Amino acid sequence: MEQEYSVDIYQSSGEYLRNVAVDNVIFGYHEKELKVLLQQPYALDKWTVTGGYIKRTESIEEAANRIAFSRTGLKNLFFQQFRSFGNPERVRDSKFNAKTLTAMTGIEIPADSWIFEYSVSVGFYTLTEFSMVDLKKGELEAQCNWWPVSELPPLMFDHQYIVNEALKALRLHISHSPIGYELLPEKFTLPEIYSLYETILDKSLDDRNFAKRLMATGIIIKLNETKRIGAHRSPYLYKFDKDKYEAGLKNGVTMAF
Amino acid sequence: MEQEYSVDIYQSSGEYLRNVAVDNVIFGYHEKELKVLLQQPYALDKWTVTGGYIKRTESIEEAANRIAFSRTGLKNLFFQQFRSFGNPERVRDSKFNAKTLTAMTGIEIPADSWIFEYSVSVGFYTLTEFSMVDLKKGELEAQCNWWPVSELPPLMFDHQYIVNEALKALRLHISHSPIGYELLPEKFTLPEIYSLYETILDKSLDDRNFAKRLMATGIIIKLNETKRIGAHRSPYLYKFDKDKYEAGLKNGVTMAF
DNA sequence: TGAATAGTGTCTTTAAGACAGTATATC
DNA sequence: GATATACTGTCTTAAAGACACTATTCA
Repeated sequence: MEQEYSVDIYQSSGEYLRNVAVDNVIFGYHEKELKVLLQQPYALDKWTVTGGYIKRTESIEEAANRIAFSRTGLKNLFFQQFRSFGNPERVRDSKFNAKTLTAMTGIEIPADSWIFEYSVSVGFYTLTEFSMVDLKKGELEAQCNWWPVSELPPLMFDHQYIVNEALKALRLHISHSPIGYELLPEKFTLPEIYSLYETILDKSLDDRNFAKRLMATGIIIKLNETKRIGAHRSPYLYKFDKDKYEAGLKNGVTMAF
Repeated sequence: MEQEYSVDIYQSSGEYLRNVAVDNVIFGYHEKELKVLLQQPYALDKWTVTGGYIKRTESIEEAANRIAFSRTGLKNLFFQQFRSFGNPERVRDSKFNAKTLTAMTGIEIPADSWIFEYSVSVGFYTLTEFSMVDLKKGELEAQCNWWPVSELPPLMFDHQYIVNEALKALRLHISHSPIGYELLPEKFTLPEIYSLYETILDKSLDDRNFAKRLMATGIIIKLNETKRIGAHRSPYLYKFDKDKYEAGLKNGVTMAF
């Protein structure tokens, strides 16, 4: 589980690297909805993306995974570094100061704590199926919730910009790389994966061309089973061809939209 | 000019952010050659890419520019963030320790200086015309030179990997974005820009298809002048259409190779 | 048999890729 | 006119995009 930050991070050295952090934009997909996991720290009315400091013993990728695990309880999620953010203005907020934080949290935070210094943030995004997630909030957070990407609450610092950049990167990414392994059940239907792509890209696609191109990549295999969906024709089930999927992750795949 | 690091960086706080740095892979092009600017710090037989710490008052982009300027004397070069690097192993090297450095540089460096801690590095690459550059080495460097990308000397830490990643990003980039404004004279010939692309991509292209596609983007304009090149047919001169070039930078351009 | 969803094929348009002969400058 | 380089056009192939009808399930 997550280490407790409260003692360590307010000291000038310790377990964590200073002036650098990871922000992991955790996207959750479920039934045609794309959401982002956001937290609301105590004492702040604004929300933040899921971030944290980096231990001196871990890589930035390990930090991003640890941070995602601490909220979702899930490991081996699909994640991707997209870009880093750093400028002296990025952590400015009227309520982000020692006095307010100390009053609200009850933890004694010195005014010259390095957490008020400017940090460079390395941005990652992570994808998960949000109905599988049992959310856990951090020790300094009042709330932790999924928000539809199109209706985000007011975000702290430059976090709205970070979410926008993560979304751009995700949308660019799915045209060059397979996606969905962590987001769909082991056996899924064409309409299900089709909806996943439409939802992430936030635009409607031609179902015939979509199926044609997806099959052309070879990453999915049609099974000899169908799924009952009520008073309608039963769709066939498919599964990912894990080898071709992995190869696609490595070498890229063409699915331009 | 470059601030002197020597006093500041060995102290526990000061002008620079801790545990985070910028590495700027500076590529130089000239007459069908692509080179990388590398430095050799005193006391180390290995070479490094051009990097440095980030001031508390500047953005990471400003730091990358300042660092490029300090070596090349040039501003407004084309530069691009590509990815960040961070793991506890990345700054391990047998000669990178206080004792060796103090002995070689004459500057007293405490063994517990934070520069020996692991830093996250934000990677940028920059493009320039290397014949225009009057190289200036940093205060802690024995040498500073251009190296052909295909024949690099032994590099420090993970810098070989960083150069490889920068090259990959650059090559990917030039298929989606115009390039060359900072690398070619104001008026250039088709064979010149053709060579630039061949050199950066390190593969031969079809000259007919190349010209066709480049003209189709609209970013260059044919002039009514030719260039004398000796006992051969005189090639026409072209210039960039700055508006279309800028638009291409913003919205992307298709020049798949 | 009606309502809802699944599934599939063809034609057109556009871009990529392969390929070779003519034009011009100088000696 | 010999040599070296510049310049350009057509055909083939592959991918993208537009588009509409038939099939299945079950109430």
